[in-house]
Amino acid sequence: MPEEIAAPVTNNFLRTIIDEDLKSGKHAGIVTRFPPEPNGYLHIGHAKSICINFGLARDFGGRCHLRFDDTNPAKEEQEYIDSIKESVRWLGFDWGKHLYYASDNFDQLYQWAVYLIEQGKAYVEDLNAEQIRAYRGTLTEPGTESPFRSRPVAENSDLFRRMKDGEFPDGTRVLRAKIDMASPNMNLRDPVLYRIIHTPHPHVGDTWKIYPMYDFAHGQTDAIEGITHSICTLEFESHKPLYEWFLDNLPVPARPRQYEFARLNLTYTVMSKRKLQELVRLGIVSGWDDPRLPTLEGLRRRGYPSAAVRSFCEQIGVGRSDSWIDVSILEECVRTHLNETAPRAMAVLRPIKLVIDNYPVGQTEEFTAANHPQRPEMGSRSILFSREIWIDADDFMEVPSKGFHRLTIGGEVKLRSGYIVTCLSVVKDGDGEIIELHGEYDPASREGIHTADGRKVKGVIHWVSAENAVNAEVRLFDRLFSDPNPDRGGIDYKQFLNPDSVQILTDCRLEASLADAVDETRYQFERQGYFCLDPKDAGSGTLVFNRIVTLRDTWAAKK
RNA sequence: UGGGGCGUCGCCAAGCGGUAAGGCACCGGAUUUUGAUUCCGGCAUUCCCAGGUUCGAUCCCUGGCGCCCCAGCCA
Repeated sequence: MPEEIAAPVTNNFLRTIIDEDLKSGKHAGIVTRFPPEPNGYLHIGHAKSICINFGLARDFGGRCHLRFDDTNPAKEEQEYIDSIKESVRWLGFDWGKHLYYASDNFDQLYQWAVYLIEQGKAYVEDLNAEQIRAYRGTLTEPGTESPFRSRPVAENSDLFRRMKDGEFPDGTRVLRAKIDMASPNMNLRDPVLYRIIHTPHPHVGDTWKIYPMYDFAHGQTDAIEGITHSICTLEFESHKPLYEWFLDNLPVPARPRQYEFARLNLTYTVMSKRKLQELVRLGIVSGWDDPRLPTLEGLRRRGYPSAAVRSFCEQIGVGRSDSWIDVSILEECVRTHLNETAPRAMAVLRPIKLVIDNYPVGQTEEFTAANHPQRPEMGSRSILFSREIWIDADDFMEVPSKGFHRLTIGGEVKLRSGYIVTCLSVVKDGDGEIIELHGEYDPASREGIHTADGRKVKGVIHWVSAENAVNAEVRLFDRLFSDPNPDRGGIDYKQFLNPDSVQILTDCRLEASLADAVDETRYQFERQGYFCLDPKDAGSGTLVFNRIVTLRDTWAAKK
């Protein structure tokens, strides 16, 4: 693999903070973490977080942990744990021996909850969820203290122990921190610390009947792991005072700091777990790895190189203002990477036969075609020329539109790596559908794009010999939605589904060398785009290609 | 309407009191057997608005305006 394209490293507020912390000696080294809850599959938004956390650790000589924030067994599954690990690896990051689970700290967390009770800073709540909500007040009105808030310490201790022992059913009691029911910050109005859940946990099984809430687990876990910079998204900002309250009131071994950045929003797609889930459940997409989805498994199956996803994450930067990134930036990163690395090949997606009448029946020739026009070290391959060849329907127009410089009747065109040919006639069936084209070639035109009389041929088209072409299915993917922001409120996002987000072409003719296409290799089908074998459906003699992304097409854009 | 945060080119984003980096997009032009690539050139007298402080402000102060987040026993 070629070396990673060095992305211009622009400064950002996190780098500035870390620089200062290191310079001032506040930290000798940095420790970050990527802390997904294993309740679903990762998507490109997570990739941003992964690149930030692992990238910062890499750039500043620190380390980054992979931590499963598994505090809610009702939503988590082993399948997600496995998928997440695989996706992080695919993205090219390595947590080494630093794989952790919040649930590994359940004993410690429980001890700390007991400690808070003993300090008179936590109490067992008997009010139900609905009552708790009512007592919490509103954004503009202070809450009301629960009648159980002044429960004696001994009673709290006893009740909490019995909650842990599984004596009470789900939802009957919770443990709450005693902070301030009148706080303008809702998170400080006696937040719930523990709830009762009698559901087996994917990592710790059925040892626990009570589970800590995110707020009671995250900061403490950061402290236990020695995280120096706990980086999360903006919506956790109002949790920071709580995060710090626990660090202040518990005998934690370290003092991590939380920093927030703006999460990634991408146009023409949806990112919320709920919507992604619905697309899968409704069968609108084929699964979590559908190549049109922004999931990491989807992008991977689509053929996006992980290096391109990484450079995308570098390029969009990290800030604190809400932003919408246009998907075209992601696509451009993919093109940039693939242009340099992908071997070229010729593939006719919508074949029409062109018969070269002045080329002898039965004769063939082998031409040499470079695998990459700018990189001779990538070698070359031989392609077969014969009397009958396939060309793309898009490259022929009986009545050419203005500016069209491909094949027309009476017009000439250069066959890439081959001869100049002229089309002389069209054969149609009764319905007026084109059956085949007839034409002639210029034997002296193997090299260059000039005719014998010195004219320069404007068009160059791809083609494949009918003699040895291989058949394949090619899937052309496009954006899943036709609106830049299908996720906007008020309207059902499914209204914006792009009806042509996938086109399956089953009768494609590819150059013979593609019969040996390799799984991990991305090819450029010249003049069309980048393609790779579908990792799921290709194999055992069946060729199925996915279009990763088209080539830039200023001609099509102009039309 | 309580609290917190954000507002620099079409989209991101540097800048942190000394006179607007970069990327993507876009527009020209050159090279090209991919209408691709590459290459050159252009692209914010101006930083949400209005006042103020200062020799000097995108950066400081005041007041507006706009957008986002918080009322899960989700994370």
